[in-house]
Amino acid sequence: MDSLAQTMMRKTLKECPECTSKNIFRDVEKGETICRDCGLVIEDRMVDFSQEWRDFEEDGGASKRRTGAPTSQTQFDQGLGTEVGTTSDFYKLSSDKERDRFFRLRKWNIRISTAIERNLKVALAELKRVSSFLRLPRSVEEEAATIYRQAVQKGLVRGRSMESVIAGALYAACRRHEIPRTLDEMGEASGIEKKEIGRTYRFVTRELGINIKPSNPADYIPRFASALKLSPESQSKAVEILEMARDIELTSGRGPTGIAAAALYVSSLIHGEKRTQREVADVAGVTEVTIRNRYKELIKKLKLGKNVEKSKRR
DNA sequence: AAGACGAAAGTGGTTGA
DNA sequence: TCAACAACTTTCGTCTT
Repeated sequence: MDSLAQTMMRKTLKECPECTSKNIFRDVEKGETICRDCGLVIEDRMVDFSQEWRDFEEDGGASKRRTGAPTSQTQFDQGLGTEVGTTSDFYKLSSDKERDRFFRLRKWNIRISTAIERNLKVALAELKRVSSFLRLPRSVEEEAATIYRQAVQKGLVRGRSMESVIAGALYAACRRHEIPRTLDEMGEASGIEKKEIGRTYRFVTRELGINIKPSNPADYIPRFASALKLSPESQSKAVEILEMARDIELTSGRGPTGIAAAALYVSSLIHGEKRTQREVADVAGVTEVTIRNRYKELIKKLKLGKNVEKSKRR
């Protein structure tokens, strides 16, 4: 089967390949497709199927027909670039005035487009590379491109590598869309150290006045749970735990991934499908120690002790 | 032998004088 | 600008299953 056919298959997927359940949930914003019965994340990147083109044929005819590609932030000139023509056009011009004007425009056009836009061209290619590596939805890619554009205009790239600003912009865009990737994942995809990404991320968002809500630990749950092959029951239990934890302010100030990991660890114990601290720590990108600390707090403050004991005895 | 637990020391970032 | 601080990590020894 060629890859096009495979894509078509995926596009029309109606049942879960794992448990053949038809209970499939698509979250278009997050770009995730999840089986509600076994919790499997079937596709964490999907194509936006929404109709872009309208057909005006019936209500008015060809005069309203649109043409051309959709504009996009990920196109270095948004697909709307101008060309002032070449010297061969020059000979078509009649008066001296027109010739002067022609040269002036052409000179400026070249001057402006070369420096900034050449940079953007390279940068956006890199952005697309990283974003497709992380299988991020289109909407995030667009937002990241916008952020990068603004960063360039404000001269924030100076003194920093282009790649790190890209990574920072993508990280910020992910957070804005509430589909956070960890700094570790971003680092792996971009080849930039996670410290550096964090630094540029903070810098860029501060300078551009982009404000971002602290990320919600629950946003990490589906991905982590899927990586651990946990049942949907455990998954929803983990979310439940997170909600209770948030209500008593256990979550503020802590790293969201650590909390998410601890909640998953606890719920895996409760449902008798235990994962080791090591396993959970690895997928969440935190250490066992952090899980232990969060875990202790959860047990103590939420009085979950009994539940865990019970399932242990079984 | 593997996993869980906890102490101690180190890292990078934030905050407030 | 510096020191105190909180969160998290690394490392390592001990206990438990």
